[in-house]
Amino acid sequence: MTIEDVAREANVSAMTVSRALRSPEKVSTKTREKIRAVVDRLGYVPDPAASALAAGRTNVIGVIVPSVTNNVFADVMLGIYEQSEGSKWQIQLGNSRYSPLEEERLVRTFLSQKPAGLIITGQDQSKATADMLKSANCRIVQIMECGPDPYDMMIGFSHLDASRAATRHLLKSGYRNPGVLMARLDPRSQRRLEGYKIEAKNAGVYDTRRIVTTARPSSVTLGGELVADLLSKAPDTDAILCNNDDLALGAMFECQRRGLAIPDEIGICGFNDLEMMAAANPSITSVRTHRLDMGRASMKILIDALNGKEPVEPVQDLGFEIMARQSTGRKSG
Amino acid sequence: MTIEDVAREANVSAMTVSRALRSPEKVSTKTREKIRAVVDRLGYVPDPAASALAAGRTNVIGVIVPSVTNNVFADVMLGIYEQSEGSKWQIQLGNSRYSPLEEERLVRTFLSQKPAGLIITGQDQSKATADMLKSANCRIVQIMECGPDPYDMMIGFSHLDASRAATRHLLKSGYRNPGVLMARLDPRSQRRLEGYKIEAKNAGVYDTRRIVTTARPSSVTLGGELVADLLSKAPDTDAILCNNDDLALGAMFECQRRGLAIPDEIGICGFNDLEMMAAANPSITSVRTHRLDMGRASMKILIDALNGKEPVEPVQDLGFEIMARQSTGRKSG
DNA sequence: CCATCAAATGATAGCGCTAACACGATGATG
DNA sequence: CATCATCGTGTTAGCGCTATCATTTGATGG
Repeated sequence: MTIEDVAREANVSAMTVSRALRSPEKVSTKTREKIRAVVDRLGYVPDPAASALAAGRTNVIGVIVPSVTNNVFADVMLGIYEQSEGSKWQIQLGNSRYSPLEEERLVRTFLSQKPAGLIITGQDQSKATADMLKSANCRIVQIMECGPDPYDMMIGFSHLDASRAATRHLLKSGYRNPGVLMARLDPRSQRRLEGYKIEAKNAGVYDTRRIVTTARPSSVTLGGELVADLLSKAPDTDAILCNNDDLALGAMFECQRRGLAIPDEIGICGFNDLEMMAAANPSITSVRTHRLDMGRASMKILIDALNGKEPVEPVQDLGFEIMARQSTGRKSG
Repeated sequence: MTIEDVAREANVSAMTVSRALRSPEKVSTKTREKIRAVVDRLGYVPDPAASALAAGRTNVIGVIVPSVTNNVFADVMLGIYEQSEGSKWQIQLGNSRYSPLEEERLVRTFLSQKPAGLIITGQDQSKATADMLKSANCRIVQIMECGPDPYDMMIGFSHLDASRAATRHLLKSGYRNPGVLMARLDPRSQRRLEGYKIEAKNAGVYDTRRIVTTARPSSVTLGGELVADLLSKAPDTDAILCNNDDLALGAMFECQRRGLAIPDEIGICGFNDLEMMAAANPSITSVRTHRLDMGRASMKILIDALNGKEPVEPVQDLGFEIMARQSTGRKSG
């Protein structure tokens, strides 16, 4: 079942069939409809490999994320998929598993497929990856972060500012000795830790005993373990800034098991504002990040660029929002 | 940068370069090494489109799941990715968003790319999809379920048996009036509901007031809402079987807000045993499903089949496990 | 009625690779 | 030493499509 079969059946040349499918406006209405009918009847589907080889490009948009299990990226992916719906663009997902080397391999593989565009997470690629991306013959969107010197386009927010705001929120809520829990030391986590440190120093409450980090991937269970660690090192800690919501939930459970009253004895703040944070008991304060929007916006700006609509602003900061809830609602300052 | 460039540089024919890369054993060690060196030096990467067109097949394995945001499938995906690591097989992910029509479209698109294999979720495809799969020229693995008449291979477990076991666990733990919460009425949820009904009838406690369902996608918040609904309709309910862990967590929070003692006044059981269930306070009973293993096993059986190693048993039931925890640990029977 | 021009369609070539076969070199066998 | 299998490599053709240019068609106005 090739384009020739369709052409023969419709009494036109293969080229006309190709045009009828790729750029219908170049074919007369009558011919177009005749071809459409034959295509439907025969169930013809063009061979993408032949198309890619002949045209020298594809409709593939590669998406590279560091994790497929992490809820954060799941939401971003959802936004990307949503926005691509109904378009001709095909999404190809790559999972770099937080490894710059794996990311490099993925970029190489993806680029060999002559993609129309690439969506890639963050701005901390290896030198080799960066070189490939800079000289790549396709549009590129970096997501999840905002910063200078994008390869091409960039959609994200400032992790530093977000965690500074969260730390300030704890301090404003009357907590004097906030600690921080951090797992999976990826570049974005590091920036968030940095934000905490800046504000802790500003407030004169910086204390390394209250900084608990681990390279292990985060989980609810780990949140409990890290709280235990934090409280044994610094028992006077009265608030916990968690690097993400899983840790925050685990921290909450552990505090409850220890009989610590939330928010009066100890405050808890998460990061990302996953759906469960509002439903928890007590509800948990978190920094809302616009994950779905980042996904949608990155796909939108990319598709627009591919359609020749250059973005007015190639770097977009989608910001964040402190969702203050019961877990940091201390009665007295 | 084509295979010809490499061939010229290495003083061999293009065909020998192709062989050196695809099936190194057919080329002498000396030639192979010479070619490898040139390939590395020039950074040559074969054009997959040309390769696919010439060979009539690809190294692509298509994976179709109903959701990319659901933790359950995220874990399965992780297993699939893990198992494919270091192999020549490329994974292409498709998201059917629980829509049989979207699934059909995806299968059509994927098959047009002449994939080596396809991993597809469940056994409830549309007639058209089923026809395509049956006549497809590639290996197929169905995942997440076990049943008769696989297209080819199948890796999963019985949702019916799992929810029957969970219901029996509640009854054995001394709960007399178990209710059930169910969101997103996909085929697997339906089978789980069926399991509850069978055991409720067996025990003579079947009561439609205690069956609360909605087509909305599940969430922690929704778990709370459904509990509220259940308790208003049937206040004497003393245990809640939740269709998944998000609902269970939300149900727990809502019960806590209402001051209902868990597990003494009310028991809670989830489904899937996500990591957070063990870390919750109280820890929540759940049905552990072997999601990572399903992912790994499906990719393994597929790769083996592609390598000519036919599976001894094309249908594998990986089972499940009742993880009894505090939330159903009623003191008195 | 024909020249003019744009729109529609067709013919040709080739994208980069690999299947299939051809061929020569090597070594084993009787 | 002739014969034959085996191994390593090269030659040829073509996968199914689209870019490019050539040609035809049809509409328009003088």
